[in-house]
Amino acid sequence: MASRSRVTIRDVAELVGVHPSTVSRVLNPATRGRITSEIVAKVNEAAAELGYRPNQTARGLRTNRTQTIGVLIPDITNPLFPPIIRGIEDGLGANGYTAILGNTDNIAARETEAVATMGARQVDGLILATARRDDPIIAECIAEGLPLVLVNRSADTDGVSSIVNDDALGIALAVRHLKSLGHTRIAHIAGPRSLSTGEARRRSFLEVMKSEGLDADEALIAETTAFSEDEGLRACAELISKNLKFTAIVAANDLIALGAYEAIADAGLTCPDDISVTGFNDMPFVDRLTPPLTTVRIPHYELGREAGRRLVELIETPDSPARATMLRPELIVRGSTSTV
Amino acid sequence: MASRSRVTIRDVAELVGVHPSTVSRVLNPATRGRITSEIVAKVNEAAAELGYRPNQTARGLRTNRTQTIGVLIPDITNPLFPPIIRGIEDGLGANGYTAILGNTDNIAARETEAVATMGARQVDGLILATARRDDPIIAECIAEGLPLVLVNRSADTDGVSSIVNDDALGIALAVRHLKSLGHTRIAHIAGPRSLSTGEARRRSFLEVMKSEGLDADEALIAETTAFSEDEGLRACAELISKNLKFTAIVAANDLIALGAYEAIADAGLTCPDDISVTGFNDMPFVDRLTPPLTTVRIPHYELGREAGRRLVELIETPDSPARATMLRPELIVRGSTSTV
DNA sequence: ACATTATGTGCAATCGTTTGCACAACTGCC
DNA sequence: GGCAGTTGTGCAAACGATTGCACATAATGT
Repeated sequence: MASRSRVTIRDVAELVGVHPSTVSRVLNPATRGRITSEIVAKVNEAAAELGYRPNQTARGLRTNRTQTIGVLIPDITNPLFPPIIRGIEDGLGANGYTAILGNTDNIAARETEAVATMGARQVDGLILATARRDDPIIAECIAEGLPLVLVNRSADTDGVSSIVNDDALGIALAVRHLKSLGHTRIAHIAGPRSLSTGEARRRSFLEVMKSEGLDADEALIAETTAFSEDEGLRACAELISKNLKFTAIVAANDLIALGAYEAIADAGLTCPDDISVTGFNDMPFVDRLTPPLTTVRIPHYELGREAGRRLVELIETPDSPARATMLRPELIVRGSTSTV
Repeated sequence: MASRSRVTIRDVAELVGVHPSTVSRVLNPATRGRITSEIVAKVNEAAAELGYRPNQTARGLRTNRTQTIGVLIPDITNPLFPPIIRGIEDGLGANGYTAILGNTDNIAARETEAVATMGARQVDGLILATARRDDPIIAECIAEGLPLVLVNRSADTDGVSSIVNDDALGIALAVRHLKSLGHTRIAHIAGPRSLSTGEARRRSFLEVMKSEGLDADEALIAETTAFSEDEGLRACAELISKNLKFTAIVAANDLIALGAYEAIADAGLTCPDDISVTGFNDMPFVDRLTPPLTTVRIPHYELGREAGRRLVELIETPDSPARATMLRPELIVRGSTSTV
């Protein structure tokens, strides 16, 4: 029906007067060397003249490689993910791969469903930004031999490549910053322990507090069930109500920090005068809050780009070993932290 | 190599003892009715048992329909777009289509390149969130008979389906709100006139001012070259420097409004006491600014979802007529506007 | 009861590429 | 000048699904 993609390799072959396979070889950089340069020139010319565009679908059927990869994210609407996705696409695009997205909303059923449709589309690999610490998808991919890269969150399984932020360093930067401002009793509002980021930041917090010689008191850690503003509000209110005499809060991410802002205001206190707060992520616009949020900036775009590149590497050299890579975050000091 | 997708329609056929074409017919809802229900049951059972998943690539080659559509956006990192994309995916997904994304950064060359790779991937249709008012891509798609839907921005060309916000209504809501607060001299910081949104909001502003009996003074309109904070700052500073005695600003979008906040502060004035400001878009977190931004909320998710549905409709019933749809925005009143 | 139509399934071609194999033609060597 | 080895190209079979056509068999009508 549509007139698009009308011109095939056969048309080019006929125009030049060679066999379709010859055209195919010319068009494939790997086999081009085997063809007389005169013919190569003619074929290229004819292809350009006819406006030939290889049909990826046909190629995919024959080669069993679609040059397409699947990306699973919880929700593109979460401002954390767009830069990661952009990075992934840029990391892939340079190599001729494209991504198809699946939003899972952190629902296991939607996740398996997304993996299924991606399987039907014959993706060459998968990038998961959704991994729970023990995620059945991971084992499944390994079993099927499907190249896999985890980004943003890692998993407990080893033997799988991942690109994550150095959360221990991030927490250390935040704690040391607060220490340098004179804080000694510092609370932590932790993320869900079922996610690698929640668990890692929590663990790092205790370690750093200890190594910096501060009160590493478990009572100063509040737990949440989600990285959300609501949970941050709830957990922070709880912390305040316990009257534990802390002067600063290290929040496991920015949304939780936002919740903390509210809880602090609700308690009639002010940030940073009564309580300093640090976030994690450096989401868009947290510099415009009052007070502007001091936070740990994660190199999201770079995480994504590395993940894209790593996956291509994994696809093209299948025996390359799994590596866990950490990228260094950076502390962005703004107005939500001050001397005690 | 990979063990995935090993099981083909042929395997299912052998297990049941029928011809592959029969299996194909069973699996296709449209032809299922032609097969004895007993065989249908057996085939379904065998398919489930073997874990059969149709190979989209092969199907696509034969049918020339990939169930894939291309989505062109300027930049996924712009918080405007994620909800649109999410809407598109939800609108498509219900019909078995998936989207591949292309970021164009508003660069024409990247745009044509993205269209080319999507062409190679045999997309069944295209959704453009990038359209300039006269965009060569549009004519190209029409010429190729490629189903096309414009979302968010429309174009001057007619005969093409589009789903956009009712900008005239949005501007009217903002102006009437300001009027009701007693403002009579209202300025407008317009967006680029090369984009349908910039032009439409500008035009609407003048019309509404006139119809509301307010000063429709062209001098009160400042022009920008981009929907950005920097441009908003620049244009607003210019406006203030001209000493035109206005008491409110209708900004063409939230980023421009943010720039206006800065310019107002730079001039030693305060918002809303000296100048009220309204935005457009209701981006995430503008409710957390000081002052929280009064703005026009565009139903981005719904725009996307409609666009997805419309495109599916266009693909599946090719002679369906082009329609331009407008969705109604809503005024969100917050702290950046007050009585004069 | 026989001709006719409807119904269900098999056959085989096809979509556009890629690629192992075969085989000419050419090269170089002694 | 014959033989082995290159080199460049053609041939044809895939990849996995869909679908027009043919053809049995069953159902229907008179």
